[in-house]
Amino acid sequence: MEESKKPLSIKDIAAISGVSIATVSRVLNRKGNYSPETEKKIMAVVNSYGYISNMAAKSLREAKSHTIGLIMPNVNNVFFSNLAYYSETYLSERNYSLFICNSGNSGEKEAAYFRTLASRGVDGILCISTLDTLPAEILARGLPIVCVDRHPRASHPLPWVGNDGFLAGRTATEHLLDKGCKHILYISSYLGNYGRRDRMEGYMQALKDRGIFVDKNYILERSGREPTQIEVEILVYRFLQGHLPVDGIITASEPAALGAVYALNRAGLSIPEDVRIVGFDNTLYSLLTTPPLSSIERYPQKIAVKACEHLLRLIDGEVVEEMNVTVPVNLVERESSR
Amino acid sequence: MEESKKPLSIKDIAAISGVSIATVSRVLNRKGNYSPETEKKIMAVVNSYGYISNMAAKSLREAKSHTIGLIMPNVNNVFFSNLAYYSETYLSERNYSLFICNSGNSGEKEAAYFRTLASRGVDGILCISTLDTLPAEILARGLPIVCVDRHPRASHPLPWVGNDGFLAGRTATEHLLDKGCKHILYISSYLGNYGRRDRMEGYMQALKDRGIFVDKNYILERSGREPTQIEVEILVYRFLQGHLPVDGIITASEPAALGAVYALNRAGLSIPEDVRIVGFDNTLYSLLTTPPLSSIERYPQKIAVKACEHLLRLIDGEVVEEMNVTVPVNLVERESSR
DNA sequence: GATGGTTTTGTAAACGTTTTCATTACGAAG
DNA sequence: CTTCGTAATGAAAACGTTTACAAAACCATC
Repeated sequence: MEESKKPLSIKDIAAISGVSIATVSRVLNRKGNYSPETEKKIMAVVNSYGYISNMAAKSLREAKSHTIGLIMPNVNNVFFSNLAYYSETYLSERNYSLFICNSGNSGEKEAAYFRTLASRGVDGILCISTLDTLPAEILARGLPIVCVDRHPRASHPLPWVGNDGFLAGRTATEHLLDKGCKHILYISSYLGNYGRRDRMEGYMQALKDRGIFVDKNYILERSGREPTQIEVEILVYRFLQGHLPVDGIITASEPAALGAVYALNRAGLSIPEDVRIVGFDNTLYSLLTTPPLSSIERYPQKIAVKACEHLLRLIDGEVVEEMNVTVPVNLVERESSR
Repeated sequence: MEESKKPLSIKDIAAISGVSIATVSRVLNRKGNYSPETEKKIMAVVNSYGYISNMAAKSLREAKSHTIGLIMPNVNNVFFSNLAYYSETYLSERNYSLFICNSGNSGEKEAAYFRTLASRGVDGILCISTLDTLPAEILARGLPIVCVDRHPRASHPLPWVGNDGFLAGRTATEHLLDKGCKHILYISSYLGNYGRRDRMEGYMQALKDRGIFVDKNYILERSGREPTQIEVEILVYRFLQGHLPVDGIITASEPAALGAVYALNRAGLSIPEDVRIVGFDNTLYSLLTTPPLSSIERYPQKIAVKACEHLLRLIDGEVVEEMNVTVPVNLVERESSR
């Protein structure tokens, strides 16, 4: 078996190079106040012995971990994994590591992760929260937090970066209305405890603006118990069997849109002739279906970068003027709604 | 602005409950040797003040961080994000956190992440490596490492969990041969420095077994500079313009398969009549194309679980008998190769 | 009411850093 | 040869834990 040697400490380096630990620390952190010769001597030892610093000790002493926590529902979702990827890219360029936590849309898991992150002493948290309100003991710590995409309530309002859900919902709806749709089915994403319904309100407003009655039967809510795609397929198929007229569908994500496409295919309805569809997220998936899907592009990279920028500023103690940053959305029109 | 209060330490808890820090520590860690009353008293204080332990101090003292590092190319790739997701799920149930690092297939980034992980004192590393050989100073630490999917060389052989690439390549090829294909194009994934070519060898072996000459012109290698899908589309389209006969294509991942599908569509060739396709990974994407794609299922969940099991055993100091675990693959036959 | 065992508690060292403060070394200026 | 200022170095405390060891408290037995 491997003999797991004890790693060298700064003390060992000091002993080997015949110098005090203070000096070694100064050299390693480029703090100045040492002669070029000592620097050379110490760095030679450091390199030849492959010294690697101990972050735990560093964090303990400095009360700073150079780590950001990201709480999100699921890396498997393309929109979220994009957020994670672009956040990590941005942060690692600025010498921060990203600690990714999958809450799986479970409030308990999320709360547990908040504690874990606090325990690890992260310098700040990005959260795509499932929770209605964040845990009090976390907020009490005064830890910088930036909410992304979803916006939970808190005693002190938290900064937020995301899309204008209301506008996005309205845009999608108006697009279908412009194409002549009269009976538009709205399929909501699973929201858990999380109560905001911006997109849905955008949908309803668009209908009202054109004097169309908002029929609650046309709003389908996911339970979140099944994988998105499957659940939506079932929901839509059942709806179609009810024989209410439909000529347009709005779905909350790519997997949801796919579920809808399948259900329509099964029911022998053609897209866009019988039913037009608009989805969200505009990922690679959108291009794959037959016909390709119209989709609301949400620019995850922009969201990630804005959120990270904001968080790092908070961490640096800057007073950030704007609490909320809204990243615009853009309707990408394809065959499914022509 | 938020007043960022200093979090309570075990010392504060001790002072408030009128007891020594040793006792508090014992209670918090359920080490026994304390009266039920003290426990109750201390836990009351802990809960009402919302005490959260300081992992940095704990790690420093215990030389154990309860964290596993995962080095992978990219969370955005569905196969990899599945590995990450299932690993996290498995590990968090066993009280380990997972630190996810995206190397982006860059050897330098990967080496840097190895140092970061060592510095953070992770208890073990799962790696889907881009590197040909792992950094010596990391190996010298005797840190438990399990390789996943890809298998870099090392002075001491490292345990590995993944699919039998050779078998997978051969299976895909034989399937196409069985369907009557004579001219099979093989599109390799981007391998970077990383030299192993198991799948390709499986492809070549299958051809040889049937007495078919292996024409190197039929092996296309990605440069890795463009996004997979786009690069493969270009590669295949160019190949088609060369007017060499093709009636089968094997691609290394879903995005690659999609690129191939697009190129064939553009060239006016139909699937499976003119060209049959088999891809890898069998993700949601496979079902979306027209026609749906045959694909080699690789069971990422099984791989993740096996790798984590193995790693945790190593961490617990167990001597693990089998170095390598091979997770079988399975050809899922769909329209694209009928 | 001493003796001894067990249970419960406390003291202090250690983990690997950074940083304050004091000290030494080194020239230059008087 | 002092004196002084600056540059380079070192000693030691602190960060929040865990744990070995010592001490105290309790209880039963003689």
